[in-house]
Amino acid sequence: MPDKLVAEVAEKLALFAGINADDRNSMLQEGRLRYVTRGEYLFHNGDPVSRFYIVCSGSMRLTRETPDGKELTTDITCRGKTIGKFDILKSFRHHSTGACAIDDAVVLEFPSIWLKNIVRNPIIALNILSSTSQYVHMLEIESEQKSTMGVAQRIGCFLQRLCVMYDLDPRGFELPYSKALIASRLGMEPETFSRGLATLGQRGIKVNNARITISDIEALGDFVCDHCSLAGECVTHRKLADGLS
Amino acid sequence: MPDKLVAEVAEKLALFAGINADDRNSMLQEGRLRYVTRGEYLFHNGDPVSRFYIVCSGSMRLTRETPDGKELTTDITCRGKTIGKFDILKSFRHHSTGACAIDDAVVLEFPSIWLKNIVRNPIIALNILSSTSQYVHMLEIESEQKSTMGVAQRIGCFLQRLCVMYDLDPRGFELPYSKALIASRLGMEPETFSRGLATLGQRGIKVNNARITISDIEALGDFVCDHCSLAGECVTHRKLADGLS
DNA sequence: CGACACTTTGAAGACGATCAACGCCGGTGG
DNA sequence: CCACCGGCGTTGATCGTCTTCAAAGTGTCG
Repeated sequence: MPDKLVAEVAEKLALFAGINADDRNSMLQEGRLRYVTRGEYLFHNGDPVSRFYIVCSGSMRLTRETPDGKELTTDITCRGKTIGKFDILKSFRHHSTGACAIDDAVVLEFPSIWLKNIVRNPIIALNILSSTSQYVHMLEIESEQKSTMGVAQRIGCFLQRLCVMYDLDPRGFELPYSKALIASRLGMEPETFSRGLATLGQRGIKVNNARITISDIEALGDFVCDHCSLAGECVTHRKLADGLS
Repeated sequence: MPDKLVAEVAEKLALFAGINADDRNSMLQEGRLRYVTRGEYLFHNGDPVSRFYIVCSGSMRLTRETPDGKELTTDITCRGKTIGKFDILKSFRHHSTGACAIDDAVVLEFPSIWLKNIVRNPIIALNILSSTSQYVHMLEIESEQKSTMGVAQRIGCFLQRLCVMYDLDPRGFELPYSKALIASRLGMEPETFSRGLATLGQRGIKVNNARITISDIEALGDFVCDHCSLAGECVTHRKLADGLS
């Protein structure tokens, strides 16, 4: 059962794109399965860096603690994503974030040296560079949105991305995480998130508790998302439109 | 003269760390020097991606246009930094930012295929991965600060980083860019920046027009910067303290 | 049923954006 | 040499938005 899960995940892993199954499997040999229960930490912000992780099932929350004790969510990683590569490749000794299980999760665990080794394979290096470049782009866009957009717009953008990323049906889907978690991920208070959601009805996104309906692709005009600044090349909107037709 | 400049820059380039001079020079062969004057664009947001650039002197502003026509500053790159790697490695066809000269600048220009080629060299790939990982960390921290800190604190953090990054004397230095540009870089209005600067006196940072004096390292306690979340490993603060002693 | 986590709602307050006006320079042209 | 202009920076007043604090509503699970 675990082996099958690992094989399934590995096959679709962006990290291993273009690597043949044999090489992939021999690399995966060194991995150790690890089960984390809801709320358990893989490591905390500030712990020594020693492992690299691939998420096989469930979702993890990457967290950072502010000096005054609040815990922020810097990212949410789900099946097929990795945890720890930046901390390892940066060669810092301590984790810049913590990793906490949102629900019961299964991760594949490697010593950090493993990543440093396989990265010498040019295909792997390019895979990481490519996915990292996209991540950088997303970070830049989200950071920009924090300065230029209101809460409602940011929520709308996030819902669209969510919909495409998780392959949900825009005409009706359930939020995959608690609202409090999403609010934290978006850098806003739960109250603000709640109020923001309530106003989305006027803009083509209907909300009913945790059920979201994105019906009117036209009304989304002012929800500029991660790729929209690239003339006519907005992957998110294109896929959304596909989903609606 | 230009050759000397290029050699000087190349020697210290993070991209080429660990590459011997011969290999470095043969890679640099393909580069073409390009002079840009203050205000001139290397490319605009949305242009096709075709080149990779290394900044040899002067500074460039990376910009993005919002749907309603405002121009934001996503980053400022100075001597020894590169422009365009994310757009190239992401394999998007269009630039996600524009690049505009802040002052008269000299850049070394390569076709984008050049980057894709040298990245097959594991040392180069690791260099890029390492610097990118650090950039990701900085983006995450700055994004987090936008949600959790007030204007004055963000400005204080930025000034400290500036001081370390440009190797300025904390006991007295001039802002290297116009205040309007810095405000844009920080995602705030010039008025807000001006008012924020004015309040820094109470916190150990004195301001006199464009002259900054960071005198009291103790008073900086609440200026948590890019590495501070890592227990006792704050590079910025350590270097600052060195500069003051 | 009751405890608890999560969500929503209301009212107050803080903060940054915006608009308007002014001071300060460096450059241009008469 | 002086008058004018435009870019930049500051300051003041106002407004909208998000956070904060408080309280009540909703759901789930023992």
